[in-house]
Amino acid sequence: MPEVDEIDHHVLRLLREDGRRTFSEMADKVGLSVAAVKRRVDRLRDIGVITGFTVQIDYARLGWGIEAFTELRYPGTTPVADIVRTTVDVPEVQEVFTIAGDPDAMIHVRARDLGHLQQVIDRLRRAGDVTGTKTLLVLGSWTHETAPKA
Amino acid sequence: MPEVDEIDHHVLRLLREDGRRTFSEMADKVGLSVAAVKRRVDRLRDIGVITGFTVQIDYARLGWGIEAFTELRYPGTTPVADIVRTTVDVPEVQEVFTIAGDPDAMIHVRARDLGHLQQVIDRLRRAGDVTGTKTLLVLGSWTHETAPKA
DNA sequence: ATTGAAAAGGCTTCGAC
DNA sequence: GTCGAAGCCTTTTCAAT
Repeated sequence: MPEVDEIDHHVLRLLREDGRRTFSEMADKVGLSVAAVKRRVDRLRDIGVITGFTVQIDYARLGWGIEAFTELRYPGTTPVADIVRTTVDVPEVQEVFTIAGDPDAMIHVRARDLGHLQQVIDRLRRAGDVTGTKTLLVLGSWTHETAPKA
Repeated sequence: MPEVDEIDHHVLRLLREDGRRTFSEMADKVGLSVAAVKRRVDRLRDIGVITGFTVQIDYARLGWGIEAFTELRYPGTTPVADIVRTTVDVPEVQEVFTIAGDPDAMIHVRARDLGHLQQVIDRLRRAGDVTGTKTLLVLGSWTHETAPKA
């Protein structure tokens, strides 16, 4: 198993705050040389701790103001692979989580408006052998590192 | 409101795939000069479409193998600000979503193991005036690699 | 095994157009 | 929007701890 020390955690914290930080800036903050920091980041990627880098987007400002979680129920015979296949293909579905117990899965959905959300849910209900859905409409969201979102 | 054109969406898609892509690589892909791409990214930050950049981490490889969503119920008199305050301060709580209807909020939680998760839920139940919780244990997760298109 | 230093090349940034 | 130049960053190599 990978050995991840204090400095690695410090580097990860810095990259969580700003994924485009330069190696030289991080080197100053953690007290190592630029090359040493780069080697650690490369190693964290190699051992699978870092899976990638991405941009954080305010989808409401792109006209996708609706965010929801939908709980999905399936017959006991439905394989997990089928659940994932019939949900992850829907472009509005951002994430799919399979769940222990009830419900069987939960999906994170974004839509332009409530009508669009309804279309997405209708499509999901017809896809595969969904037996029931319950949608939780998100009013606001907060995280540790970012400011409140509309 | 901001004008976000096709090229902006292309740039956003490229940064979603890899948040550390260079401006010169993106310039090649979208068919503009390096300076033009940098100017667009700067502008997307200025108008609030891009809220930041971050690293993607496999928390299971850091020893945080448990992931769950917990639905929280509160008395009708509890202000949203109180809900957020009593949850976002818990380090294991990654995200807080306030919800229209029932439940009142949902939180995304990470923990080292099931005992740790139980401690976190117990702490939440004692904090504030929570009237009930329901925890959905995540077995697996999948993400849609491409952003929604306008 | 991990580090620091240095050099070459690439990238970012900014002003000018 | 493009171009170009200066400076900074990334990446690799090599020697030392």
